[in-house]
Amino acid sequence: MPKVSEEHRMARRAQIVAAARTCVAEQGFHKTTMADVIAASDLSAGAVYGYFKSKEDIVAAIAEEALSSVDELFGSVLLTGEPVSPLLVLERILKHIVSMAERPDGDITKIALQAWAESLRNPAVKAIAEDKYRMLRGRFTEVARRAQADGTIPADADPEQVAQVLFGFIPGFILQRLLIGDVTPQSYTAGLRAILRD
Amino acid sequence: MPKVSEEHRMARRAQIVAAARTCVAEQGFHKTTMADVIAASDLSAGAVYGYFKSKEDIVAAIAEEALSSVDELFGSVLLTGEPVSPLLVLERILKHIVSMAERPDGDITKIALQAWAESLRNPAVKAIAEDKYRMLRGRFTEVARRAQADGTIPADADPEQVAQVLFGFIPGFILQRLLIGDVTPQSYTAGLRAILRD
Amino acid sequence: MPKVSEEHRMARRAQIVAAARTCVAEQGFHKTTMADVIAASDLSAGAVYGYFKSKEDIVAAIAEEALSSVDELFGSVLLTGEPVSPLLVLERILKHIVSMAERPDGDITKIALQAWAESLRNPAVKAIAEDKYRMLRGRFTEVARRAQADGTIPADADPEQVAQVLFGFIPGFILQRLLIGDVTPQSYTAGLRAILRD
Amino acid sequence: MPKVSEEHRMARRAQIVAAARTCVAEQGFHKTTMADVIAASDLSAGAVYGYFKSKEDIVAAIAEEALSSVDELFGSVLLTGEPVSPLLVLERILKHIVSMAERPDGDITKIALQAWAESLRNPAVKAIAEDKYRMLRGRFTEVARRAQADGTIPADADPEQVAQVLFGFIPGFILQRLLIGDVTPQSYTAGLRAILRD
DNA sequence: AATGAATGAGACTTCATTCAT
DNA sequence: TATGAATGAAGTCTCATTCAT
Repeated sequence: MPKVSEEHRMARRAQIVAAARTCVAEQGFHKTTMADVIAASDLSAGAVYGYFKSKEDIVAAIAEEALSSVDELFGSVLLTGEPVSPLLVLERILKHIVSMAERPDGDITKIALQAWAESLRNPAVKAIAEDKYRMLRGRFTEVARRAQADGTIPADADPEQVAQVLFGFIPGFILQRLLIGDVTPQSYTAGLRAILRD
Repeated sequence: MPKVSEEHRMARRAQIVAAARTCVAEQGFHKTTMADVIAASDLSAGAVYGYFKSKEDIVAAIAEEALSSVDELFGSVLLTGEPVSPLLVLERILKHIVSMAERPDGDITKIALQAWAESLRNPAVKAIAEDKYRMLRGRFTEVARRAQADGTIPADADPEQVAQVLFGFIPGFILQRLLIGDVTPQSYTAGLRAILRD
Repeated sequence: MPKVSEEHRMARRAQIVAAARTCVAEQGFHKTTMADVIAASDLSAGAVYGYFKSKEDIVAAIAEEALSSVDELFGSVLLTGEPVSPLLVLERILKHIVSMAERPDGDITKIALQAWAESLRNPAVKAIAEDKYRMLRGRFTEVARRAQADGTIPADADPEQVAQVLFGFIPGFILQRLLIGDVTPQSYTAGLRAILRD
Repeated sequence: MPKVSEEHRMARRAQIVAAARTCVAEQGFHKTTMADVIAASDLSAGAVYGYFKSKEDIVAAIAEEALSSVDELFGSVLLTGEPVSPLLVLERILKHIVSMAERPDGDITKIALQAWAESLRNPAVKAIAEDKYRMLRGRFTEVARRAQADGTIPADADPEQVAQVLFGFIPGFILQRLLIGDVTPQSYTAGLRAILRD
């Protein structure tokens, strides 16, 4: 097979990442073997290694994908410069997270949990996680500022510190959903409504 | 073959768990080898296998220890039946978490992250995590009820749902502390103060 | 499909052998991969396999080239039928060897070492080595005969046996030059002068 | 199996080296697989890796053994301080080499050839080879000095240079014996007698 | 004729666990 | 009881070669 198009290469790469994502969501990074990924991707060992030079690289690619995905949450939420209620932002995000988690090709929140653990000993994953989460938290800083503009949040609060807390709701939700299993965007939003200023 | 005392057995067991905890905090469950644990515990392979029948069992023991440890957080907080401010409870807990994380023999919050990931594919760890976290969240239900008693939280709120959110702050804090590294009990408490009803 | 000229084919073949020679001089036969050769030859995998049916064949071609090259040493030495001093022959040969070894496209003495080792388990290379070295040693038989003619060497000696020894100086020189690194044609010739009859 | 004696460990190690030597003499360093060595040593993979941390290490051990073995040649030759004839020394050495080569557990001269080639790209083997051969050549320097003492060799010759040449006979002999196959200590000694001063 | 992506057997190595002493 | 050498299945990755385009 002579030179293939760049799209072809991208498609193959995506095929491998998708296969790996499914495996990792089921078995975790470490119990997922390259043989699993190779079988799931319908490629040969050599082909897979033509796209990723090591398992480590595939892990990093999946982690990046999973950690980045949360960013798409904000796609439409912050478009205009108008004030947005933190409560509303969180509600939308939690719903989006659940819809992503229920996609058929691997629960992305499970991948995120794996990535958190992996980042403790894998500098590449750590760098990705830190980077992505700083960005994401930056969005919440913006939310905090707008909430201060309309008086929902006291004007003298530090928006960075507020963002820490707002951002912190997300792992709290994801974790309980996976480990305990009884939280829903509805229940969580109701709880939030009860404790947050409005 | 002199039968050793029960205390002796317990001490040996603790020695193994401590050794394993240190290893796991540094390298994660999967990169920690039995050889690592054996070396760190100053015992022989045979001896370690006399106390735990498999690596899986050691993992479960460490996970149990780490996930339980959060419970000691509440030690003195809920002793009396008086109302307690959620804000105050959280502040004390965050401080306690940091002090636990800084103990010399392995950051217990890192173990917790490992345990979260592990619980996705290890039913034993999953059962421990679910159990411990349900219990812990139960404490927050109590906090919610007392906060309703003194009017901090609306009387018509579901204390279970409020507990979900209050409990959810903890993983949010732990995760940011490990991945981004800039949150402190002080900054988080300040953020909380800005958004929570008081 | 325009048939390419024979010269074109020969040029391509030479290009491949040259690329492979460079690789092999640096990394040895076994650490040199086909990918290395393909990259160094600026051809495609398919093209290379159009000229050589296997790596084994390329190895044989390089070995042949390297083992034959010593023969050019004698180019001018034995032209006339006159007596030649063994000492002088050896001196010229050693100088020639060094000049070949210092050519930019791969030290041919390193290839020779590789070929010696390879011939122990590769019958094709063995056949080449045996053949070439028998021929080369034949030249020394002629040298021995002429040295007998002028009395440098006793008349009753067996010129074949003398040739064994004369020929044997060459690997001794090459090996010390590569492994120890302190022999030169000058030092070696001086040593020879001290021990050989004259 | 609890702690074993040091002799036991040495014996196991020797068992592995012997197995590897046999394999390498037959197939060369690179075609010899760890599976071959493991099978030939009658141990398990894990056991072999308990004694050598990599194939590279086994290669180095075999190379060291083979390159050192030549040193035993000199065992009795230089005991007294008396003059010794270079011719006689060489004759004894060649005989010894042949007897070593004919030992049943792997022709050590074949290993030496492998080691020569390997030393070109393996710094560990290179270091061993250089070291051993410098030492060995040092013995020939001593031979040269004694030969000068009794007048066999001109007094004004540099014994180091003479040693280069004397030492150089050995690879010449080994190589012809393996590649061409018709040299014997007798034939070589006869050739030497014809060309060396006496 | 030329390309180079794909193949897949097989290489090296690790490591949880056992069991003879 | 305790030891730690030994086991061997299983993991990651390489690379000579092919063949659809």
